[in-house]
Amino acid sequence: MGRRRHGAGMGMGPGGAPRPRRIRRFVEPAVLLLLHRAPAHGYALLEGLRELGLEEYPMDASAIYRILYDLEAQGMVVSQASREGSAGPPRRVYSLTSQGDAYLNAWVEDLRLTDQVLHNFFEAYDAQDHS
Amino acid sequence: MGRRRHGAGMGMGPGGAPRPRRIRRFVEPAVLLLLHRAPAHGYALLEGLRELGLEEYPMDASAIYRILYDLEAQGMVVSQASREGSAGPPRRVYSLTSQGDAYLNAWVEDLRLTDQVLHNFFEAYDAQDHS
DNA sequence: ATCCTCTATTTGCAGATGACAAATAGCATT
DNA sequence: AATGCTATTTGTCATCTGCAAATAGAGGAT
Repeated sequence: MGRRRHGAGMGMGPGGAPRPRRIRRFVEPAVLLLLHRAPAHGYALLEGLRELGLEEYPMDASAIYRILYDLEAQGMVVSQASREGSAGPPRRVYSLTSQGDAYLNAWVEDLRLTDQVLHNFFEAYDAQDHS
Repeated sequence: MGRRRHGAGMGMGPGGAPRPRRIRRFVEPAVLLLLHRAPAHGYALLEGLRELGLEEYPMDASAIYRILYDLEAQGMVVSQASREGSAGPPRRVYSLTSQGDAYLNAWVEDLRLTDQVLHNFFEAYDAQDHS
């Protein structure tokens, strides 16, 4: 039987160089954390994420709005339309529910495990010779 | 215009509890690291990953074999069939190429950045009150 | 008034990824 | 020949991601 596969595989950088990458769904906990501080609308969160140290992270407005939408569907946040001092379409201001707060905590626990796994990896890597 | 979305969103745990998760494509660098140590076949890598501290990581044999296949297509590894002392179908033993070695290094650099982002996040989280 | 620009949000889509299930394959026992 | 173990391969589906573009409202310029 031949050896075939189903997708193209690994992401490619501009020059065709393979480009390794990142934590999954990381914007979600980041958004939760920002909302834990204070209610905010999507665009503000987009900026807040940069300040959180995610400048290097690939950031897409649509990702944030979709995450917000999903979080609301899950009851993690609630939103209300707002007409305050905005230029542009009506904003929607989101705030964290207590469920969302618990979810943030769960995320943090999970991320600490992830961090541990990462460090195991670094340790193993550093123990190797790279002459 | 209505507010709709394209997928269902966030992964769910068994009990329906939202389940946050992990680093993307992390098995790839782990496999590269193992191959940096010594050539191996898929099944052996599967076990090697556990020892690397990925027990908690969701691990699926198919993921590994597909990653191996992709890596080979990219020239990161080369393989040869082997008939040695195996019970079961013919094994394929993979070894790292110099390109693959460079790729591993790129992965590590990227993961260190990821680690940094993670720590920024923890810091911000811990600075918050969770009374 | 019309056009442009800036702020914001929403939508569409294609390719990538991950989780799970099951098929396949060969050897050794029973 | 049936069962069990080691190993590899394939299929499928539900998401997830990145990118592009459509939509929307307010203010300012021509």
